[in-house]
Amino acid sequence: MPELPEVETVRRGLAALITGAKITDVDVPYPKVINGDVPDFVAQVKGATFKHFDRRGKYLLFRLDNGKTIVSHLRMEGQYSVEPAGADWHKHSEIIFHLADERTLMYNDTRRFGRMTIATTGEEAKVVPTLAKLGPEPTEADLKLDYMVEIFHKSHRMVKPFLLDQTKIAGLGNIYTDEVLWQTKIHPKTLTDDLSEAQLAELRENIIEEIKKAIAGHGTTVHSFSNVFGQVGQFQNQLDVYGRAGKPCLRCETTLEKIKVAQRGTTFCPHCQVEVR
DNA sequence: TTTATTGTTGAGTT
DNA sequence: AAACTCAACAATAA
Repeated sequence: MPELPEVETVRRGLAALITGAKITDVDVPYPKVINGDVPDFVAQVKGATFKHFDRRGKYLLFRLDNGKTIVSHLRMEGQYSVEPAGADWHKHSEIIFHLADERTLMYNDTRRFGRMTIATTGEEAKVVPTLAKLGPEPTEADLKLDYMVEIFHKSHRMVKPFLLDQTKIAGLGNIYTDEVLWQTKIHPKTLTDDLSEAQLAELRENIIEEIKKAIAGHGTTVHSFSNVFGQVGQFQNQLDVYGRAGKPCLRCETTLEKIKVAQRGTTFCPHCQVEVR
């Protein structure tokens, strides 16, 4: 599942491979992948060149040289690949960008959840309102401790769904949320206003570090993630809790449990992560 | 055959 | 207003 580190890995791959490439034509075998009018999307994109690649939270932003931006969200299993001339479409190719140098940029999504929207650069939030509501990026520079304390203490929700809320902090998903809660020894059902400033400071550090390390490891491949080169990530080898239910906690040997918290599968250590109330 | 899974949005309820 | 639950989306695997 692409979370922020996986999306960032894709962004870097696309930037390395197709910056400066011109789009000569577009095929859309699965029209639902486009939000809005498909012929309009094709018309706005055809003839343009990929200038650079940005990311905000889990959204990719393809900057074109004609003042337009393609906003792309991979959702569950969306993947990009850059193929040499003459390559066949994949079984689940939703959209194919033909490039002037005969290569193709394919977007493949076995679950067909991912969506793409064309926007005017700088006005993306007009067509993708969520972009304007995203919380800060989980970085040292953007995620201030004062902000953390403020939003956690004025809210009265369970910490797990709170961390998944993209309007609070952008980019965390189920995997990294379970990891940082385990690292910080916080039970996923703990209420946000029950966390001390010291716990929030530690949680913040762990979030920033975890995301940084996952990006350095080119993301986590659990089900199907791969970068534009078709390579899997490395970070799944560094996961401490996600996917390890029934196995011993790496700190205390207690068997890790999997429970539902706000309808989301959640793995945690019942000994290290003590429920408070 | 049913259920769980995953990110996000939206509807509806407390 | 805030927070909760549930459904929907689509495909796959157990």
